[in-house]
Amino acid sequence: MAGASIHPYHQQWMPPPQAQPAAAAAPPIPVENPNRSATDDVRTIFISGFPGDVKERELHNLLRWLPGFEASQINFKGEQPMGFALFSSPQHAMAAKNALQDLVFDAETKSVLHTEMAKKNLFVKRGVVANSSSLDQSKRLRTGGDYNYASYPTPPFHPPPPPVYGTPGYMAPPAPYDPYGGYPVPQVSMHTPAPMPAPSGYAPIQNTKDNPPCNTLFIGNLGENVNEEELRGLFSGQPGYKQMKVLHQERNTVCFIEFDDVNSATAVHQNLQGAVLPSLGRGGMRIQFSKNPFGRRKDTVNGSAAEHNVAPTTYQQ
DNA sequence: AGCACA
Repeated sequence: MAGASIHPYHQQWMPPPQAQPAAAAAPPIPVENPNRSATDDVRTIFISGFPGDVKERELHNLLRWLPGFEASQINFKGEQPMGFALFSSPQHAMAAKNALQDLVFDAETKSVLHTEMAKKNLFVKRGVVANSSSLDQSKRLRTGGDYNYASYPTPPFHPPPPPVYGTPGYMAPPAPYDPYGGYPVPQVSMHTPAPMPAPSGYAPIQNTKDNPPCNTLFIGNLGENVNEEELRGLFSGQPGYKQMKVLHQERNTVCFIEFDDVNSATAVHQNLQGAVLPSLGRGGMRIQFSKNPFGRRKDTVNGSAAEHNVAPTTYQQ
């Protein structure tokens, strides 16, 4: 226990704090959003549900992986800590909001995060954290910066999947957020070649059941007349993409996508969950891990149940 | 919710 889950993967950010290529002159261009509202330019999310002893750093380390993350802050004034996180665009913020929603922040204290779009943007001061006039302890905490401005310059990393599965005792609910996989947000970055068609948006998905992670994804809720090219265009651009198979069923279309490894699959599972394509009809696609990965057959080995007990009987580190 | 192909 007590093993604070520190992932050994440290983000390699760009040190130069002043090198902002075109950031100042390039306001984020929102992707075509049918339901634009007055709150369109809020790119800050409000996060509650922290345990009382949450640390600024914890929140920052959680958020720093998210695309477009710029800064975060915790306000310890009220009953319980209130977190705020600023992103580089409303889309990024929205995606982060969805990703963090209902995240189990601390299983022991049963802390579950709740996120909303903030009422107004988090104000980030450049330079020194607090000026001498109002050195308020509760406001002093602020992190983040402009090192993570756009999306990742390169696919950052592909660490092994989280060891959540198979943890006895505590059945982790299918948290919609996987800290190991960023999600690409619609093309709002300044200088991305945009090789792959971005989804036109994201819709919330109730993904109740899923299968254990594997290198193959099952895509559902595609409607009956999806444009296969659109699908292929979207997925073939994903890192680790190998092949895809579309299945036209009675009233529905489903699709299988194989990736190089489970990590790439997991990333896409997170990245494109709920992605909306123009031809989808309605709603977003539902992404699950396939029951049967490509290339692996159902285990009808030779008629026998094939209980190859190769599995280690003792678990020790 | 709908899971094929080798």
